[in-house]
Amino acid sequence: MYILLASGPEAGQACLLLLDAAGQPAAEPRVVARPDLSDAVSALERRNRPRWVWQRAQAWYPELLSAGVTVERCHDLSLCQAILAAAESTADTGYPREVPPAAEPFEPRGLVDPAQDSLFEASTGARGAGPEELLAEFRAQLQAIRASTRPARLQLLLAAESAGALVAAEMQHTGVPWRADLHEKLLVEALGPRPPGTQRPAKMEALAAQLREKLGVATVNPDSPQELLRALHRAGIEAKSARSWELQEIDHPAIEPLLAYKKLSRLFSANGWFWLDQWVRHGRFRPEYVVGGVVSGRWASRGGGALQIPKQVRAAVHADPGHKLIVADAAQLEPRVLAALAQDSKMAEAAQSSDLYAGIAAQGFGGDRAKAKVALLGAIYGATTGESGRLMPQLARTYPRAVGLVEEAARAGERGEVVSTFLGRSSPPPSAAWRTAQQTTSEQEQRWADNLARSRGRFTRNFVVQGSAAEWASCWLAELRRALRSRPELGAELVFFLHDEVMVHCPETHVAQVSTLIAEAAQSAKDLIYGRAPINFPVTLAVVDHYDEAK
DNA sequence: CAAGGTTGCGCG
DNA sequence: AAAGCGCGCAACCTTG
Repeated sequence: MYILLASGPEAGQACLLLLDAAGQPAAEPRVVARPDLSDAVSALERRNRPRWVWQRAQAWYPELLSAGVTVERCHDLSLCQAILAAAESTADTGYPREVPPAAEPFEPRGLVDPAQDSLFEASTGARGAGPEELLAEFRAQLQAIRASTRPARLQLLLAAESAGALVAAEMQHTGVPWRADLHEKLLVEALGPRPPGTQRPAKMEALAAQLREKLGVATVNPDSPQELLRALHRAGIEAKSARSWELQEIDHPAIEPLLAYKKLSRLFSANGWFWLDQWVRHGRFRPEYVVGGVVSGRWASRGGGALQIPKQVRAAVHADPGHKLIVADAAQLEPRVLAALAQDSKMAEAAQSSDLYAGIAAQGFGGDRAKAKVALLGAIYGATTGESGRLMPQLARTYPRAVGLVEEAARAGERGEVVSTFLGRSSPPPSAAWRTAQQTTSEQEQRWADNLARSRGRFTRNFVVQGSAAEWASCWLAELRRALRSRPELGAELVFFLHDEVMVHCPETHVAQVSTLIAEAAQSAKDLIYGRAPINFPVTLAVVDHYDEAK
């Protein structure tokens, strides 16, 4: 059973419409005033356990969460539309291939009071279309799934994507436990006391002074690559760029303070006091997650750089008293996904080991784990030069199926074709400019066109692996969420998700039980997607007080 | 001066 | 050590 939730006929109203399994209305629409919505949803959720159909979870769910209401399942029309419109498997179903620009995300940014957030949406009509329009879209989607060449896989993908939308809103609501006091302590240790106004922290200023002295200049702004490069050249240092890893190679007394300055400068500007003021409130960091924000199906985030929390500040991510953080990581996810995709039994055999790279090393690289890792990652990313490129033939001999799969994906991309993940998320087609470039007859332009083609080949090569890994991770997350919902007495909160890693905050006493649920969810995800295929996805667990203890 | 592009660096 | 994929963000810098 479904319930469609849409904007009501007037501002400040919502419309609820009960649908049967075929998407047919099963009752008269019901209009409720906004303040009564959460009670209405809560009652219907208890009674019917429906799948909620809405334009975007992000437009409705935060408000429900603020009122203490959660839902088990949803169908996020926008997210599903984006997948279906691009999917190869729906190409012959008549489902529109274009996503209307109106479906672009709307955006409150930053730390917003939920109450104000709701007002903003109501006043701009960001909740989108009314019930008739959404119902038509929903039926078109059900039809597209039925008529697709892989209905079961597509259905699973859309369910996982929609579940992701629920998890994302819930995690944003819950927030990552963040100790501002620890963060500040760490900043003072690294940078010196918080400087007033726009001044540089003391330790950065001291390093800048050292740099000026060693370069023999009166003034230089190390934050300006141009200015810095000129000053280095004047001091006889032949740097090609201001990048740290290039400067590292240079032997000169100015380099050490410069690299130290850059490190501190990054901390100060990206995760300093200003960041703390802006993003952490009441002991939690509440970033906005953007499900489907990456073409491959990975999540992106908006504001606060949630997916790039540097190791340097992870000590501030700290469990509450009497609690632990369980940091779970899907070990070597992408290579395992590749083995499953390619049904490469030799590689799957290597993946029996909890350390896949060691298994690969034993089979084809004389036990040299580092070599095996570089070779495998090179295959997934499309390395052509360096050690990784040189190891490719060796890898291809040992694993013809796995290497063949990524090679074929690359060739397809170079030809301008679309490729798809296991569950059926398809890559975007090449742009008009790309196709035009491929038709050139000029010798000079041909080299540029070949470059573009190879570049797209690397993209499609990586897309099938990264995207299939992302859908596995979505299923893992969805299964874990379901398990934790069924055991509320454990008091476990899902607080963070990062591509192949989840973080759960829970009472110390329940760590063992929650850990089991995390590992079981990984097994369920594998079963859902790959059935009985002989491949496993082990999870590495770290039970810690603070995030920097993990890994 | 605002908008948009580039550089550099953080994460997987 | 940093080639090959995917991102977000701050600061600098150019352009209109």
